[in-house]
Amino acid sequence: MPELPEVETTRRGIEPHLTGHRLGKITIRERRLRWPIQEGLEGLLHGHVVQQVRRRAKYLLIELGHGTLITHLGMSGSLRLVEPGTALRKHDHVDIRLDSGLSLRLHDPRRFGALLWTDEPIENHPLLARLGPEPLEGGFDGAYLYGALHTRKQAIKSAIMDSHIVVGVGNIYANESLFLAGIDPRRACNRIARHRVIDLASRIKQVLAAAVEQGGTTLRDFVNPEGQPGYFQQTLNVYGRPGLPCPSCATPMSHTLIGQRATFYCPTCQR
DNA sequence: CAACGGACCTGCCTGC
DNA sequence: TGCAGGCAGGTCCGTT
Repeated sequence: MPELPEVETTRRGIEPHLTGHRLGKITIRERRLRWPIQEGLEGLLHGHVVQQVRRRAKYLLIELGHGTLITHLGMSGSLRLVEPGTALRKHDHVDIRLDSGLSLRLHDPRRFGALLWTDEPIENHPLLARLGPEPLEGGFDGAYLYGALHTRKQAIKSAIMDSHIVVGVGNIYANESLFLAGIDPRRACNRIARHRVIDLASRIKQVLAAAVEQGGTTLRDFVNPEGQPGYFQQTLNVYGRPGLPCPSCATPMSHTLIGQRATFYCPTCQR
Protein backbone atom coordinates (compact mmCIF):
# COMPACT_ATOMS: atom_id res chain seq x y z
CA MET A 1 0.00 0.00 0.00
CA PRO A 2 2.30 2.76 1.09
CA GLU A 3 5.05 4.49 -0.81
CA LEU A 4 6.81 7.59 0.44
CA PRO A 5 3.82 9.95 0.01
CA GLU A 6 1.49 7.61 1.90
CA VAL A 7 4.01 7.12 4.69
CA GLU A 8 4.59 10.86 4.93
CA THR A 9 0.82 11.42 4.98
CA THR A 10 0.63 8.92 7.82
CA ARG A 11 3.45 10.69 9.67
CA ARG A 12 1.75 14.05 9.38
CA GLY A 13 -1.50 12.56 10.59
CA ILE A 14 -0.16 10.87 13.69
CA GLU A 15 2.55 13.37 14.67
CA PRO A 16 0.38 15.96 16.45
CA HIS A 17 -1.38 13.22 18.42
CA LEU A 18 1.91 11.67 19.57
CA THR A 19 4.51 14.37 20.15
CA GLY A 20 4.58 15.35 23.82
CA HIS A 21 2.13 12.60 24.73
CA ARG A 22 2.75 9.76 27.15
CA LEU A 23 2.19 6.18 26.05
CA GLY A 24 -0.12 4.03 28.14
CA LYS A 25 -1.16 0.43 27.78
CA ILE A 26 0.29 -1.44 24.80
CA THR A 27 -1.78 -4.32 23.43
CA ILE A 28 -0.13 -6.73 21.01
CA ARG A 29 -2.52 -9.30 19.53
CA GLU A 30 -0.27 -10.65 16.79
CA ARG A 31 3.50 -10.65 17.03
CA ARG A 32 4.19 -12.37 13.69
CA LEU A 33 4.97 -9.45 11.41
CA ARG A 34 7.87 -9.50 8.94
CA TRP A 35 10.04 -9.98 11.99
CA PRO A 36 8.37 -11.08 15.23
CA ILE A 37 7.62 -8.21 17.59
CA GLN A 38 10.12 -8.61 20.42
CA GLU A 39 8.91 -9.96 23.75
CA GLY A 40 8.73 -7.23 26.34
CA LEU A 41 8.23 -4.35 23.90
CA GLU A 42 5.15 -3.35 25.88
CA GLY A 43 7.26 -2.64 28.96
CA LEU A 44 9.82 -0.65 26.97
CA LEU A 45 7.17 1.74 25.67
CA HIS A 46 4.65 2.09 28.51
CA GLY A 47 4.92 5.36 30.43
CA HIS A 48 7.35 7.07 28.07
CA VAL A 49 6.77 10.39 26.32
CA VAL A 50 7.09 10.78 22.54
CA GLN A 51 9.78 13.32 21.67
CA GLN A 52 9.41 13.32 17.92
CA VAL A 53 7.90 11.42 14.98
CA ARG A 54 10.22 11.29 11.99
CA ARG A 55 10.37 9.47 8.70
CA ARG A 56 13.39 7.93 7.00
CA ALA A 57 12.60 6.27 3.67
CA LYS A 58 9.36 4.39 4.36
CA TYR A 59 10.20 3.86 8.02
CA LEU A 60 8.34 5.88 10.65
CA LEU A 61 10.51 6.61 13.67
CA ILE A 62 8.77 7.29 16.97
CA GLU A 63 11.43 8.66 19.29
CA LEU A 64 10.97 8.17 23.00
CA GLY A 65 14.17 9.58 24.45
CA HIS A 66 15.52 6.22 25.64
CA GLY A 67 15.21 4.67 22.17
CA THR A 68 13.20 4.60 18.99
CA LEU A 69 10.20 2.58 17.85
CA ILE A 70 10.74 1.77 14.17
CA THR A 71 7.61 1.11 12.11
CA HIS A 72 7.27 -0.09 8.55
CA LEU A 73 3.90 -0.55 6.88
CA GLY A 74 5.00 -3.08 4.27
CA MET A 75 2.47 -3.56 1.47
CA SER A 76 -0.76 -3.50 3.41
CA GLY A 77 -0.12 -1.76 6.73
CA SER A 78 -1.80 1.32 8.13
CA LEU A 79 -1.74 3.34 11.32
CA ARG A 80 -4.90 5.01 12.54
CA LEU A 81 -5.94 6.94 15.60
CA VAL A 82 -9.02 5.44 17.14
CA GLU A 83 -11.41 6.54 19.88
CA PRO A 84 -11.75 4.35 22.96
CA GLY A 85 -14.04 1.42 22.29
CA THR A 86 -13.61 1.45 18.49
CA ALA A 87 -14.48 -2.05 17.31
CA LEU A 88 -11.57 -4.25 16.34
CA ARG A 89 -11.27 -5.37 12.77
CA LYS A 90 -9.47 -8.47 11.65
CA HIS A 91 -5.70 -7.80 11.45
CA ASP A 92 -5.67 -4.99 14.02
CA HIS A 93 -2.41 -6.30 15.49
CA VAL A 94 -1.29 -3.58 17.90
CA ASP A 95 -2.88 -0.80 19.96
CA ILE A 96 -0.82 1.86 21.73
CA ARG A 97 -2.91 3.84 24.19
CA LEU A 98 -2.12 7.54 24.55
CA ASP A 99 -2.70 9.84 27.51
CA SER A 100 -5.28 11.68 25.39
CA GLY A 101 -7.48 8.58 25.45
CA LEU A 102 -6.95 7.87 21.76
CA SER A 103 -5.10 4.78 20.63
CA LEU A 104 -2.65 4.37 17.77
CA ARG A 105 -3.78 1.19 15.99
CA LEU A 106 -1.61 -0.84 13.61
CA HIS A 107 -3.54 -2.81 10.99
CA ASP A 108 -1.70 -5.04 8.51
CA PRO A 109 -3.42 -7.95 6.72
CA ARG A 110 -0.37 -9.26 4.90
CA ARG A 111 1.99 -8.77 7.84
CA PHE A 112 4.87 -7.55 5.67
CA GLY A 113 5.21 -4.62 8.03
CA ALA A 114 7.45 -4.32 11.07
CA LEU A 115 7.55 -2.93 14.59
CA LEU A 116 11.07 -2.84 16.00
CA TRP A 117 12.83 -1.26 18.94
CA THR A 118 16.33 0.14 19.08
CA ASP A 119 18.18 2.09 21.74
CA GLU A 120 21.15 2.69 19.46
CA PRO A 121 21.53 5.86 17.39
CA ILE A 122 19.00 5.34 14.64
CA GLU A 123 21.44 5.93 11.78
CA ASN A 124 23.37 2.84 12.94
CA HIS A 125 20.44 0.49 12.63
CA PRO A 126 21.17 -2.20 10.04
CA LEU A 127 17.91 -1.52 8.20
CA LEU A 128 18.64 2.19 7.87
CA ALA A 129 22.43 2.42 7.71
CA ARG A 130 22.85 1.72 4.01
CA LEU A 131 19.86 3.56 2.58
CA GLY A 132 20.27 6.07 -0.24
CA PRO A 133 19.30 9.74 0.02
CA GLU A 134 15.80 11.10 0.57
CA PRO A 135 14.37 12.08 -2.84
CA LEU A 136 12.86 15.33 -1.54
CA GLU A 137 16.02 16.48 0.20
CA GLY A 138 19.27 18.07 -0.91
CA GLY A 139 21.30 14.86 -1.11
CA PHE A 140 19.31 13.79 -4.15
CA ASP A 141 19.70 15.68 -7.42
CA GLY A 142 20.50 15.10 -11.07
CA ALA A 143 24.25 14.94 -10.63
CA TYR A 144 23.93 12.41 -7.82
CA LEU A 145 21.53 10.22 -9.78
CA TYR A 146 23.68 10.23 -12.90
CA GLY A 147 26.73 9.32 -10.83
CA ALA A 148 24.88 6.45 -9.19
CA LEU A 149 23.44 5.05 -12.43
CA HIS A 150 25.69 5.66 -15.38
CA THR A 151 27.71 2.43 -15.03
CA ARG A 152 24.77 0.16 -14.24
CA LYS A 153 23.21 -2.16 -16.74
CA GLN A 154 19.93 -2.93 -15.07
CA ALA A 155 16.58 -1.50 -16.19
CA ILE A 156 16.16 2.11 -15.09
CA LYS A 157 12.87 1.33 -13.36
CA SER A 158 14.48 -1.29 -11.12
CA ALA A 159 17.31 1.12 -10.31
CA ILE A 160 15.11 3.99 -9.13
CA MET A 161 13.16 1.51 -6.98
CA ASP A 162 16.40 0.33 -5.31
CA SER A 163 16.54 1.88 -1.84
CA HIS A 164 20.34 1.87 -1.87
CA ILE A 165 20.19 4.38 -4.74
CA VAL A 166 17.25 6.53 -3.63
CA VAL A 167 14.59 5.73 -1.05
CA GLY A 168 10.84 6.01 -1.21
CA VAL A 169 10.22 5.44 -4.92
CA GLY A 170 7.81 2.50 -5.13
CA ASN A 171 6.01 0.98 -8.06
CA ILE A 172 3.39 3.67 -8.65
CA TYR A 173 5.73 6.64 -8.58
CA ALA A 174 8.51 4.87 -10.50
CA ASN A 175 6.04 4.34 -13.35
CA GLU A 176 4.78 7.92 -13.16
CA SER A 177 8.24 9.54 -12.98
CA LEU A 178 9.49 7.63 -16.01
CA PHE A 179 6.43 8.66 -17.98
CA LEU A 180 7.02 12.34 -17.21
CA ALA A 181 10.69 11.97 -18.10
CA GLY A 182 9.84 10.20 -21.39
CA ILE A 183 12.12 7.26 -20.55
CA ASP A 184 11.31 3.64 -21.41
CA PRO A 185 11.27 1.81 -18.04
CA ARG A 186 13.13 -1.15 -19.59
CA ARG A 187 16.06 0.96 -20.77
CA ALA A 188 19.46 0.08 -19.28
CA CYS A 189 20.77 2.79 -16.95
CA ASN A 190 24.05 3.13 -18.82
CA ARG A 191 22.20 3.81 -22.08
CA ILE A 192 20.50 7.01 -20.97
CA ALA A 193 22.00 10.40 -21.77
CA ARG A 194 23.17 12.45 -18.82
CA HIS A 195 20.69 15.29 -19.41
CA ARG A 196 17.80 12.80 -19.39
CA VAL A 197 18.89 11.27 -16.07
CA ILE A 198 19.14 14.78 -14.64
CA ASP A 199 15.61 15.49 -15.82
CA LEU A 200 14.43 12.20 -14.32
CA ALA A 201 15.69 13.27 -10.89
CA SER A 202 13.54 16.42 -11.14
CA ARG A 203 10.53 14.39 -12.24
CA ILE A 204 10.89 12.04 -9.28
CA LYS A 205 10.91 15.05 -6.96
CA GLN A 206 7.95 16.58 -8.80
CA VAL A 207 5.80 13.45 -8.64
CA LEU A 208 6.53 12.67 -5.00
CA ALA A 209 6.03 16.26 -3.85
CA ALA A 210 2.71 16.50 -5.69
CA ALA A 211 1.55 13.19 -4.23
CA VAL A 212 2.46 14.27 -0.68
CA GLU A 213 0.56 17.50 -1.31
CA GLN A 214 -2.54 15.52 -2.26
CA GLY A 215 -2.37 13.15 0.69
CA GLY A 216 -1.04 10.18 -1.27
CA THR A 217 -2.68 7.77 -3.67
CA THR A 218 -5.70 5.68 -2.71
CA LEU A 219 -5.96 2.72 -5.07
CA ARG A 220 -7.84 0.28 -2.92
CA ASP A 221 -8.00 1.26 0.69
CA PHE A 222 -5.29 3.70 1.75
CA VAL A 223 -6.61 6.19 4.29
CA ASN A 224 -4.73 8.67 6.43
CA PRO A 225 -4.77 8.28 10.22
CA GLU A 226 -8.02 10.27 10.33
CA GLY A 227 -9.64 7.84 7.90
CA GLN A 228 -9.61 10.02 4.76
CA PRO A 229 -8.35 8.83 1.35
CA GLY A 230 -5.57 10.42 -0.73
CA TYR A 231 -6.35 12.16 -4.02
CA PHE A 232 -3.27 11.64 -6.14
CA GLN A 233 -4.82 8.74 -8.09
CA GLN A 234 -6.68 11.41 -10.08
CA THR A 235 -3.27 12.62 -11.25
CA LEU A 236 -1.85 9.25 -12.33
CA ASN A 237 -0.89 9.17 -16.01
CA VAL A 238 0.11 5.54 -16.51
CA TYR A 239 -0.22 3.39 -13.40
CA GLY A 240 -3.00 0.83 -13.77
CA ARG A 241 -4.08 2.11 -17.20
CA PRO A 242 -2.96 -0.58 -19.67
CA GLY A 243 -4.64 -0.25 -23.06
CA LEU A 244 -6.04 3.19 -22.28
CA PRO A 245 -4.88 6.13 -24.38
CA CYS A 246 -1.70 7.93 -23.39
CA PRO A 247 -2.70 11.36 -21.98
CA SER A 248 -0.06 12.94 -24.18
CA CYS A 249 -0.31 11.17 -27.56
CA ALA A 250 -3.31 8.81 -27.25
CA THR A 251 -1.31 5.68 -28.11
CA PRO A 252 -2.62 2.75 -26.07
CA MET A 253 -0.51 2.22 -22.95
CA SER A 254 1.69 -0.87 -22.76
CA HIS A 255 1.93 -3.24 -19.84
CA THR A 256 4.83 -5.52 -18.93
CA LEU A 257 6.73 -6.92 -15.97
CA ILE A 258 10.09 -5.60 -14.78
CA GLY A 259 11.62 -7.29 -11.76
CA GLN A 260 8.28 -9.04 -11.14
CA ARG A 261 6.50 -5.69 -10.82
CA ALA A 262 3.70 -4.37 -13.02
CA THR A 263 5.06 -1.75 -15.39
CA PHE A 264 3.04 0.68 -17.48
CA TYR A 265 4.38 2.97 -20.17
CA CYS A 266 3.59 4.72 -23.41
CA PRO A 267 5.47 2.98 -26.26
CA THR A 268 5.47 6.22 -28.24
CA CYS A 269 6.41 8.86 -25.65
CA GLN A 270 8.86 6.75 -23.65
CA ARG A 271 12.13 5.84 -25.35
C1' DC B 1 30.17 -5.92 -6.49
C1' DA B 2 25.74 -6.14 -9.55
C1' DA B 3 21.59 -8.35 -10.90
C1' DC B 4 17.97 -11.49 -10.39
C1' DG B 5 14.50 -14.62 -8.32
C1' DG B 6 12.30 -16.41 -4.33
C1' DA B 7 10.33 -15.69 -0.06
C1' DC B 8 7.28 -13.72 3.31
C1' DC B 9 1.40 -13.14 3.88
C1' DT B 10 -3.85 -12.27 3.13
C1' DG B 11 -7.55 -10.55 0.31
C1' DC B 12 -9.72 -9.78 -3.85
C1' DC B 13 -10.78 -10.53 -8.54
C1' DT B 14 -11.21 -13.40 -12.70
C1' DG B 15 -12.38 -17.39 -15.12
C1' DC B 16 -13.75 -22.10 -15.37
C1' DT C 1 -21.65 -21.31 -5.66
C1' DG C 2 -16.94 -23.19 -5.35
C1' DC C 3 -12.35 -23.35 -6.32
C1' DA C 4 -7.81 -22.53 -8.57
C1' DG C 5 -4.85 -19.12 -10.12
C1' DG C 6 -3.00 -14.69 -10.45
C1' DC C 7 -2.20 -10.32 -8.73
C1' DA C 8 -1.45 -6.37 -5.16
C1' DG C 9 1.32 -0.01 -3.17
C1' DG C 10 7.72 -3.66 -0.12
C1' DT C 11 12.15 -5.32 0.52
C1' DC C 12 15.31 -8.71 2.55
C1' DC C 13 18.14 -12.53 1.45
C1' DG C 14 20.35 -16.15 -1.06
C1' DT C 15 22.19 -17.45 -5.45
C1' DT C 16 24.44 -16.64 -9.76
